[in-house]
Amino acid sequence: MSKAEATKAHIIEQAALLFNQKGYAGSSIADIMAATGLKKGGIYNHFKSKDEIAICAFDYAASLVQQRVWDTVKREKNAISRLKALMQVHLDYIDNPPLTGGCPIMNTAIESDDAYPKLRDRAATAMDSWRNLIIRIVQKGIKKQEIKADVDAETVASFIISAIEGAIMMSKLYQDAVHLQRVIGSLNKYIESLANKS
Amino acid sequence: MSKAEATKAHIIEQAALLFNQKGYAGSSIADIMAATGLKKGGIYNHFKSKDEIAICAFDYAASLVQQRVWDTVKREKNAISRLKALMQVHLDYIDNPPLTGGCPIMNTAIESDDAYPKLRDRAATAMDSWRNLIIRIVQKGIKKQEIKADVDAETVASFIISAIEGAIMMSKLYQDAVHLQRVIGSLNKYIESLANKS
DNA sequence: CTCATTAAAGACCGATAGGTCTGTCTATCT
DNA sequence: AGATAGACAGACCTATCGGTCTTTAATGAG
Repeated sequence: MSKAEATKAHIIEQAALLFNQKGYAGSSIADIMAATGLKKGGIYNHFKSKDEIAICAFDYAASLVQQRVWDTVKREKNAISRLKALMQVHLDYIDNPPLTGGCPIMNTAIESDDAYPKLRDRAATAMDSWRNLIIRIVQKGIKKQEIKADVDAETVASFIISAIEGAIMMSKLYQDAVHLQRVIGSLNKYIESLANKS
Repeated sequence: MSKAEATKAHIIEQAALLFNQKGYAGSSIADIMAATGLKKGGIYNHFKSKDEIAICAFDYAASLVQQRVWDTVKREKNAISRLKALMQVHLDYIDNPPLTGGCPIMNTAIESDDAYPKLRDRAATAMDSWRNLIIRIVQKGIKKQEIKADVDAETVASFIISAIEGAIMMSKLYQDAVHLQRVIGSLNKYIESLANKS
């Protein structure tokens, strides 16, 4: 990696952290300068606008989260185990988050949905890949008769993601992991209820 | 209501809408001027800072939501019916939201949690009153033997709120009500599973 | 209707926003 | 090692930020 590539990566990492904590509108170029130790010229040498930084930073943040989810899930082979592993990943976020400031997909979705269409599209794409991961796990589980045949994969995906994201929001709001723990507990029971008992 | 009171209320209503769609950091005093038709002097005659406007606007937005929830829930007497009525209220949000831009409690929680402690405290208080509503419904339901004795009211509250808030986020992100509908459907089954079958 | 009160306008302020550009120094390639 | 492409600093730009203050217009009590 050349010096330039390293610098650009450094800017993206710091900007991702900043945006994830203070939001896109709430973070200024001056903030990014302070976080990276670079001056304006150094930053604008790699990006042509704040928007471009935001998009790169979001893509990086989303990839961090996805990578960790993927790595954990693929270790399990059974559909139920995979879904439960997905729960465990999110419990681990409390002590060892891939990025401080909560889930970047949710944070970006909330901030962008009415005001920044480009960012919203990125967030929707990231959300799609998460949804598709769950949908594929469930569909495969149905085929292999690990999961009941009448289970709707799309519904499972919407439900699990909604509950986890909402729980992260609550635990961050109260600065208390108990909400996330309760929700993960409830979701584990829900996941068990999907299993084929034959 | 005097002219001054009416003007202040008007500012709060418009600011609440603005903040709920573009966020606190994303909305400027100039935006509020445009939305209200007032000039700077007219606005700062009623508030001493943007922060004060934000807090008043949030309290107003939260009261709008709470009022509607309360009005619907109190019509039902049985605990299970009350929880299901709570689901119905949120389905109605799609066609007839009390405030455009999603749930103000979640929006404010996400934006404020790492950066604006005053707003975060307000959001936490509003969340408390929502949580307590559900907790009281469940506890009363247990006493009246409508709900199983081993159900944990706190867990039910965290789970229902998380799922609904997450679902609102997803439906806004995709601009598709189906995610909220699926989650409400799943939550209705969950609520039924809490019922005492005796 | 009068007059004190106060609501609102709008000019004004320093600070900061995002962004540009030129100069210089440094990393990289031959 | 030397030449050159480009990484970075930092001065500079205009627009806008949140906020103040003086002036003017409207309000509402007596």
